[in-house]
Amino acid sequence: MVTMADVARLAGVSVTTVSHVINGTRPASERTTRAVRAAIERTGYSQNVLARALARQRTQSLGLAISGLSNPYFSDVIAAVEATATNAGDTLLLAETRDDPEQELKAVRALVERRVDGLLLAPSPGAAELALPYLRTQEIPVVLLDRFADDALDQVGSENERPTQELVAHLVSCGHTRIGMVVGIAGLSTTVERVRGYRAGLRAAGLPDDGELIADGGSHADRAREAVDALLDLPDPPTALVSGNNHMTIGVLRALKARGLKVPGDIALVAFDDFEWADLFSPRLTVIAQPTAQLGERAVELLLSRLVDPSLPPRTERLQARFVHRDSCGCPASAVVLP
Amino acid sequence: MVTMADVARLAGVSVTTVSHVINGTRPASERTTRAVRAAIERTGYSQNVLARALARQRTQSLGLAISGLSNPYFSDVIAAVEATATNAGDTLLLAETRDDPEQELKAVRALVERRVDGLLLAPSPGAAELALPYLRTQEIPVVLLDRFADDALDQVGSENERPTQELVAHLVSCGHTRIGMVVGIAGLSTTVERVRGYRAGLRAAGLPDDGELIADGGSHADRAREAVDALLDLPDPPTALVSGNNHMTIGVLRALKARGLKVPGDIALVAFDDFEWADLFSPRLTVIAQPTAQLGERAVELLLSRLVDPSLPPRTERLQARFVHRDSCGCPASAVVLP
DNA sequence: CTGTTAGCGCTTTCAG
DNA sequence: CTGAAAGCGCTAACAG
Repeated sequence: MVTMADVARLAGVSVTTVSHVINGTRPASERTTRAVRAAIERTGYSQNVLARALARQRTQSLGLAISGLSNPYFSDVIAAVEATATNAGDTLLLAETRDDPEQELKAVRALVERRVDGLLLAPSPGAAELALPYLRTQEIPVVLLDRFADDALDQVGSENERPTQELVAHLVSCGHTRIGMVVGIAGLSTTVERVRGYRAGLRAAGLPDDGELIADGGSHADRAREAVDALLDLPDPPTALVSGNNHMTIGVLRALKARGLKVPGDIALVAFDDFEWADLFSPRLTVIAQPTAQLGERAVELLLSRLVDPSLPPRTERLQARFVHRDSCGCPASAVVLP
Repeated sequence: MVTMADVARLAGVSVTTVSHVINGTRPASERTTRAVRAAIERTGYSQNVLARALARQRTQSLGLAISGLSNPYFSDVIAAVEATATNAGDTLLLAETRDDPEQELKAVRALVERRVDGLLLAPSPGAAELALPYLRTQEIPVVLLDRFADDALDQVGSENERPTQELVAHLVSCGHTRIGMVVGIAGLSTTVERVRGYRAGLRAAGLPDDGELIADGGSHADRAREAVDALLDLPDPPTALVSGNNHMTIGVLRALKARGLKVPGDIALVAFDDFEWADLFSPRLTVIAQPTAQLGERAVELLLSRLVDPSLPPRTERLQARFVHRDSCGCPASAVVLP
């Protein structure tokens, strides 16, 4: 590998000068500048950002610890985070948490060890036990993403309770009284809030809210499938289902398909999370669409602002989710489209 | 930030010893080991891998430059790459190319500057002009992924020509004689090979192979949509369509929907790339499914083996793709399922 | 406008 | 079984 010293030698200047012309940190004569650039060109010199970071005490990089390279919802968030970070001149380092506390700790640790200037984290259910305590021992700016887990930190997520309640209200307005819900990983704030919205929806409609029709889908397609099976095996099964997120929606559909149940003909379905292609295939899903891009963007903004001023008070932000009315709820075509 | 020196002081040993017990690079007495561990615990010490990498001349990290945090096909590949790398004790650094030569150069450069030990690249159409020449000036092991672009490098991708021909043959066997194709980014090896397969399919069926029914979808949903519009506006439009990849399939469907055309009733459709949910919604797409996980895994394996032995001759590997027969081709239920 | 020099935090001979 | 010391490649006073 060619180093700055090589370039300096070839350009007939000091490494200091080379460093300064590369970084534009101090004026240099036209002549030297040209000589340095030429030397860089000729040698194919490529700056070692590790050495640079070591000397500078900052890496110009941000870390994102999240579950779900496989989750289209998070893919959108990640893309937005990446774009916003790049735009601010920072590199994004990605680490997979698999929504598992141990793995999450590893991911977060890897990022800290790489000395990212700041960290974005979509906390797993067990974050309060491992990752978060660890982060408290490291003086590094952190913002929580998607899920809320610590009021002492900056957090961004979308509205969960009200939209879920809206979903239920919609099913009720279509005449349903037995409404089941497949819920995500226990302990996640998103799960908790969506369940709360579901129950509020039932109560608002004067329906029993005894949790009988709640099944744990663990935020996972396969588990959601089993959850639906359990629900449908009930003596008095639900006639409508609310799916807690996109992964589980797939599982729910698999379960229904296996039983030969048509949506919405035999059973109604509404879900949290939209799909890019939701309009194109049938059943066309009625969903709550989260502001994914906005979420990623906002999270980075919060982080960057804290990097500038670490003394800022912790901020918690909620972003609006959107009700998208399609066919899977089984409403007559003329059904109300909620705001 | 607490450093090794802090830990050493607190443990009453030298930094050398601390380094060795952390890395297990040389035996230490039970007593010292314990003291060091305790000191680490108490200080919340977190190793600075940048400094470590600088001293060691290797980062224990692999870089992946690819387009498409938004592409589910690549998401799978990325997940597999990540898993395989992690498994081998390496961290994965991700960079987005957007399939744009300039951006790709930046991505690759960023990775090299971070001194990744090896690099995986899904080359953009213009890679031969920018990224690849740049990489040749840097002595770093590279393996190409998904697309082929340089025989002098290791490359892994899936079979494209034969499967596409198979897709066409299938449509022919369903009785179609006007078969159009929406093709991906010009210049990509995958595009070239799939077009070749399409043409071979036509010729094998004794159909005209004048390229009249080929439309450029640029590997992008919106452009694919326009491409389909152009095709359908032809005096003698196709009765069946082949979509060159998953993004474009979405665009194709949008175009058909806008015209009120049903698949497969009004027009048949087959595509390259499977979708996780393809079985659950209608139309159920007949597709070629690529071995995504295998592809990512194999690419990392090639890279790791080259890291161990840089003198290995360049290898090019093709992975088998799978024909998945569903409904969108419009065959009678009893249709042949190709092997 | 440019160069000397002392680190940044870690690894690794070499010596004990 | 342990430590001193010389770098790894870069930045940033400080001095000129």
